[in-house]
Amino acid sequence: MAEVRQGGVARPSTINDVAAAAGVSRQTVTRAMNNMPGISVETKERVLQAARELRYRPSRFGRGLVKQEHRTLGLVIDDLTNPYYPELASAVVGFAADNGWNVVLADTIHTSHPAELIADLTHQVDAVIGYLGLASEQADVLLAGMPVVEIDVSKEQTQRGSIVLDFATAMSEAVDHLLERGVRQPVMLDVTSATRPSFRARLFVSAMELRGLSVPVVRAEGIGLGPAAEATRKLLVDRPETDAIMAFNDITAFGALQALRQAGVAVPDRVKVIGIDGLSIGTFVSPQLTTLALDMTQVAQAAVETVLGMYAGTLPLGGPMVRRTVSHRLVIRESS
Amino acid sequence: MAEVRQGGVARPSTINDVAAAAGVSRQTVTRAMNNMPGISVETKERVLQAARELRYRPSRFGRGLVKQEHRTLGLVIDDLTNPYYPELASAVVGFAADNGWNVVLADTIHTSHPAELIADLTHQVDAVIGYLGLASEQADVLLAGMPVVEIDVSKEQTQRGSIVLDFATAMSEAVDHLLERGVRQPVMLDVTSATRPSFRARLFVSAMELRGLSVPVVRAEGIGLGPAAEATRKLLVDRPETDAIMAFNDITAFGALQALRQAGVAVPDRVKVIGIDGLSIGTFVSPQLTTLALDMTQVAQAAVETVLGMYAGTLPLGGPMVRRTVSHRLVIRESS
DNA sequence: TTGTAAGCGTTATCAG
DNA sequence: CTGATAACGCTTACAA
Repeated sequence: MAEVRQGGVARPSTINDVAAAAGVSRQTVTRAMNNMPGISVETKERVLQAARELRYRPSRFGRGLVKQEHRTLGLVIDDLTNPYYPELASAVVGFAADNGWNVVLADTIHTSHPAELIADLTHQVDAVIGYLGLASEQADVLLAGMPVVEIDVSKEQTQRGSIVLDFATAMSEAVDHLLERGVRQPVMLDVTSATRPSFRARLFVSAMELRGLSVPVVRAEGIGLGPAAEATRKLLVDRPETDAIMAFNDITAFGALQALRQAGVAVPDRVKVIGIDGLSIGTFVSPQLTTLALDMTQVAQAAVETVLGMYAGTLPLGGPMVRRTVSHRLVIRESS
Repeated sequence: MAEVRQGGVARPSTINDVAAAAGVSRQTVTRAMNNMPGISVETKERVLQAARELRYRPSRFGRGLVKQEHRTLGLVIDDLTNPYYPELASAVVGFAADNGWNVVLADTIHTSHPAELIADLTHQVDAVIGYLGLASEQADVLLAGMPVVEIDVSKEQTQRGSIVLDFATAMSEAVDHLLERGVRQPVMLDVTSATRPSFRARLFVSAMELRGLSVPVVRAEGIGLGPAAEATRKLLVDRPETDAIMAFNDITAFGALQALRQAGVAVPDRVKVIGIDGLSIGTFVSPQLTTLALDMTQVAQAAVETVLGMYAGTLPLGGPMVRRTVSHRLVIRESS
């Protein structure tokens, strides 16, 4: 008998079923299951035997109700398949574990209704960290009252905690770096599907303009490596004089690198390439990628600290106290 | 007032606190919190106001006890930072979500006591999938009675479910492929720290021997890209006649590719390189990596299906019924 | 060594 | 529209 049947419907067996089957009290079952003292060897064996036969597993809800210790954190990301997120997730899981928290991972790529996913998640966890993105606004109600830290918010965020990503300084350094190396014809390789250049593109363009250089913005037809490579090939034809490419992110930069290599264009000698994100796989490619790196450890630590403080009540649920900024920094490797 | 204080110690507020504060019954609080009908607008507002002030959040344990629907899956991996695991995790999260399960992610890299981590996890989840590794044996007791599917088990596994990874066929294809392309002096670039070659190394060597070629096995001093590159540099000195490298995995292969490029050795013209795993970032490098690819989707699907079957009781907790095999396949790209 | 009673926080049912 | 009561599965405290 694998489980208790009642009216033809299977139902997971409970402590009562085991107690009845073994002919003991519930308390004795608890003692047997949890290796507690004050139970005879024979009774224990009999109980465990019954538990096995009934496929009994203590309900974590019953247990959690009486022992208040287990806390779990929800982590919302776009897509684990994008190398950017695992680096964040890894760090978050690490810091959470340090504090005795578990992490449940939800990605929005696998659902057509991100808001629903978030709604569901709020019922399973005690606090949330993540890239809420577009679902953010719809989720306001759901998230109300729960400790939430949102990462990479462009707009001002007062309803909840936030980690603001700032690459202005690093971008400025990158521009200086390129100029020092003699770059005269830089191009921004953007990726956004919107009609208007992305924030980081505008940042690069204006930093260059400040130094007297005007920067054309070319745009990959879609996200990912393939479109970036394609756009780069086109760029080599349209603007053969290009001597530097600032990419939307590291993935885009990998695409550029690939296209340049296939075209036989030397990097960094003839064209310099810089990415944004600081993915560790930037050291896997040749030449290794120069990049505006984000320290994921720092992001994760700030996010976890903040959200746990909010949970503990030492920090408010919103406002300036729960806003932290993490800055990118220029990591010069081989491609520039 | 942020939460209820009693004897100087903060305690999260409960439905009773809110009911008392709002001067209503618990049931009315439930109705307000869950947008249920049968409550006047004024009462509802008063209750929600009290809830906000008390920072009240319904306990998921209390709720889980009464609504039986929420199931969560534990996923145990080594290290999210290793690109192999996110691809698996992503697929697992996807299939789990399809079935209405949440996934809590635990990595063993962040703890010195993997067995403890697994023990803890068993109390939080309803079923487990993962690379249990060395902790596997110690965890036998803890995992007893719980649906568990272990991935990549070399030894026969009868106590629980398992996904066996088989690369014999693909390895054979890879060997044929190399020979067709004229390879005469292949080398196995192994990585294991043990004194004895890894299983995959022995597989490659014996497949080559079957075709009449003897294969030296060189070993990187440690795991990761750096040691692999270092070993490859040494290899180029010690055995300059080498015309193919079969790497322990894709990461190792990236290291080889990097060293070869720095040494000015043409790939695939002078040396061919093949990895194992089929990481999608294999398409990021130039030349793109030929590899013995594992279909993570297939692995994840088999694992999730099996473990959910075990949970539902339609599959046994161990034995041949819950053993599945997934085969690698040769993906020829540019490096061979 | 074992059992009884109470309570954890929530929701469903039914009565008012 | 609101409230009392019972129940979910488990553990702790105490009694036998």
